[in-house]
Amino acid sequence: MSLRHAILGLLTFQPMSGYALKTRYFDCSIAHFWPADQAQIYRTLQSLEAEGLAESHTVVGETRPNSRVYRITQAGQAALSEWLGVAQPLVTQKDSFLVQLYFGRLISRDQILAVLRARRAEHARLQDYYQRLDLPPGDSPMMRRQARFGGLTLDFARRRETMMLDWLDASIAEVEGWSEGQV
Amino acid sequence: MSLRHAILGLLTFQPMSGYALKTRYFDCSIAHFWPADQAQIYRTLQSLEAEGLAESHTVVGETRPNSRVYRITQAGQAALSEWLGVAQPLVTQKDSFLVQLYFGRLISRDQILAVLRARRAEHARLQDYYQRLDLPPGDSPMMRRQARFGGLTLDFARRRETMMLDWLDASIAEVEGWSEGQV
DNA sequence: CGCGAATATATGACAACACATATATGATTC
DNA sequence: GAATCATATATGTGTTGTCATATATTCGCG
Repeated sequence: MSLRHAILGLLTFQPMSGYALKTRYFDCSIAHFWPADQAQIYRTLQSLEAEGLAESHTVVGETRPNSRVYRITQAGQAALSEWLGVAQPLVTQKDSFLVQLYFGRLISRDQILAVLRARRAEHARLQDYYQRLDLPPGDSPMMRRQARFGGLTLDFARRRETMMLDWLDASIAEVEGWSEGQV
Repeated sequence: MSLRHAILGLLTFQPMSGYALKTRYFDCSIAHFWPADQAQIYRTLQSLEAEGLAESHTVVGETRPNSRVYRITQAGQAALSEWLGVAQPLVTQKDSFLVQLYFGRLISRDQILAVLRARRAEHARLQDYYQRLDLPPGDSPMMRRQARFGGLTLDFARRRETMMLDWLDASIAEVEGWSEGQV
C-alpha cells in the first residue's frame, strides 16, 4: 500500500499531473526507497480517484499536451494521516545478491570474487551519488519542515552505503584469504 | 528469478521434499534475505520440474503422509552455476517505513517519534536474533565450505542491524530536538 | 519541412507474490 | 474417543509490479 500513500503524500505539496509528479517529485525522492514506473503511478492515480482519495480535472495545455491534474481530497488527507500514524510491519528486505553469495561455494573463488567486486563498484557509485545529492533548501515553512525529514532518509541512504562498502571490503578480503582448494 | 535459484541451491545439499526444504532449510537460511511462503515454494518446485531443472518421485511414508522428493538435475546444476556467476543488477530496496518517515511532517512530533521508537524496538529484536543465531558448524567438507559463505551473509545481517539502530537512535534524538511548533 | 526530443496519458500481458483455503495421514494428548 | 498437532501437498484469487507498446502534442534543430 506504500505507493498509494507516497503519491497522496506528494500531492500534499501541490496539485499536479501524473507526469509532473513522476518526473519532478517522485523520481527525486520516493523512488530512492520505493521505486515505481510510469504505468504503475498512472494506474495508482486512477485508483486513488476511484476511491475518492484524489480528484482530477483536465488542464488544457496551450504550449503542451493537455494534462490531468490531481488534487488530494479531504478523505485522502485523512487516509494518509491514518496510515502515517501506524507503524508499518517490518518487511524482510529481499536481495538476490545475498542468495548468490550464500551459494558461493558452487562456483570458483575467482567467480565469486568477481561478483563481489562488481557489487562493490555498484555501491561505491551509489555512495558517491548520495554524497553529492543534496536536498533543495526549502523556500517555505512547509518545505523547510519537509527538508528535515528528507534529511533523515538521506542520512539513512548514506549510512547504508557506508555499511555496505565496509562489509563488502571485509568479505572480499576474507574470500581472498581462502585458498582455492578450500573453496 | 531468485527463488528458483535459491531452491535449486538448497537441492544441492540433498534431494528432499517441499516440506523439508521449507521447514528445515529455507526458513533457517534463505528466508532471511528472500522470504517465500509454502504456496510459492511448492509452485516453484513444480515449475522447476516442468522445465527439467529438477525431478521428483513419490516416497511412500510409513509413519507419515507420502511426500514428493525433488532432486536437482544436470540441467538444473548448469542453470544454477550460470546464474551464480553473473552479477545480478542492483535493485532498490523498498521500505515503507522510509515513506512514512519522509512524510513525517504531516503528523505530530509525538506520533512520528512513536513510529520511530516502534521501529527501533523491531530492529533491536532483530539484532538480538542475529547475534544469537549461529550456523551449524558443518559435518562434512561441503557443509564447512557452506558455513563460510553463510557466515558472510550472517555478518551482513548483523552489520545492517547495527547500522539501523545507530541511525534510528540518531534520528530519534534529532526529532526530539525539534520543537513541536517547528514540526 | 521533417525529425527527434520532451511532454503527457493509457492499456495489454505477464510474472511474482500474499493470503486463504482445502485435503489427507498419523501421532500425541486429554 | 475426540481433539489437536506435525507432516505433507495443492489450488484459487487478488494485488502489485514490470515491460512493452500505443497515442498525441508542441518545440527546436538542421
